[in-house]
Amino acid sequence: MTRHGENPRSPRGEDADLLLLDQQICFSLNAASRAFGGVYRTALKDLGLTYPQYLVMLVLWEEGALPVKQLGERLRLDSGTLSPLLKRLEAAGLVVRERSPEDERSVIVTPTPAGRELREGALAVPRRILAAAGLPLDDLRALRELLTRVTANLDAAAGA
Amino acid sequence: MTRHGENPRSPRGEDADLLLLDQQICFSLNAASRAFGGVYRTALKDLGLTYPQYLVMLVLWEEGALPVKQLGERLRLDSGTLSPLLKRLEAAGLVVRERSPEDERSVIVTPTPAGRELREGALAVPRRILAAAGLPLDDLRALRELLTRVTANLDAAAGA
DNA sequence: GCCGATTTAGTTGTGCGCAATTGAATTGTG
DNA sequence: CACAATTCAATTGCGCACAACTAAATCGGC
Repeated sequence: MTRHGENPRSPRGEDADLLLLDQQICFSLNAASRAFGGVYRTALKDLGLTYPQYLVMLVLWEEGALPVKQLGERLRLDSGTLSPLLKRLEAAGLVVRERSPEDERSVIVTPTPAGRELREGALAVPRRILAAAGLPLDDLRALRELLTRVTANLDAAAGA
Repeated sequence: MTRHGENPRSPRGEDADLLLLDQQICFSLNAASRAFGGVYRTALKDLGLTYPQYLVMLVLWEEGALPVKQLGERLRLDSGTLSPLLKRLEAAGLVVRERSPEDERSVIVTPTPAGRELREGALAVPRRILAAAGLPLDDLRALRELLTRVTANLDAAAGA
């Protein structure tokens, strides 16, 4: 990025800043998110889970069993993403998917015993991630708060 | 999320917190990143660009022309992602890709006149995004600083 | 009770993002 | 100079994430 420091200011002033890569907050967000992704991939390798699959298991460990719809709400994923993902988790013997007797459109996802046992091994994961992130707790809290706010704002703007 | 507030604390204490979805900083990051993605998709629709393509154009508007390798470094994307992406941008007539005469392994990416003209229409995009994000400048700065730090830490941990 | 409107999960199609691999070009070493 | 090591972009394969669409089930209004 040394090259970038030498970049002369464009005479257009404010407009030039607006379109500089490093001014795009979303780029920083994206870069951080993907950097986390890399560290998670290493940490989750032994569990045989991808990061999105790990998130699914987190929710199921927490809730026990959930309809796909609610799983999607918790994870902010639609059925286009979840359906094949759950299919692979089921193929791996970690969850079962069953039609709800109360509403046959609904499918309940339940961890198998094997899927529940995986939780023990998963305890090391957040510790590794926190260590890699290297931020004090206060900063993590501030980060999470800012992220939550901006996500809520973006959701509101998208719904408008 | 009202259901979540009723979730009794597990007797395991700290361990239970570690694996709660809402405690995963990366989930907040991911959710925010994807929420941005949605707003960008709307904002970029008229330009006919996806968000990653828009980032590529940002860099090229800034630099004029770059080898794929440097483009990848700026955007933190590997050639597996960039190669097809640039191929589509070239097919859309927005960039050209040429082998460097100095090193034939290297490919220089240059915006076409049409690609350069697109910059004018792109000026509205960051404004729309900033409005949708709804954070004061101070908070945006704090957010970017935190993200930069955590990304650097994660990179260091990944390289270890 | 009937039927239109809505909901739910699943499918199709597209564009990513990453790991592994490949072929050609360049670099580095003896 | 010869050749091993490294570099660069492109390709292959896989798992996501989203938009659009589908079929079946359920809801709501008359």
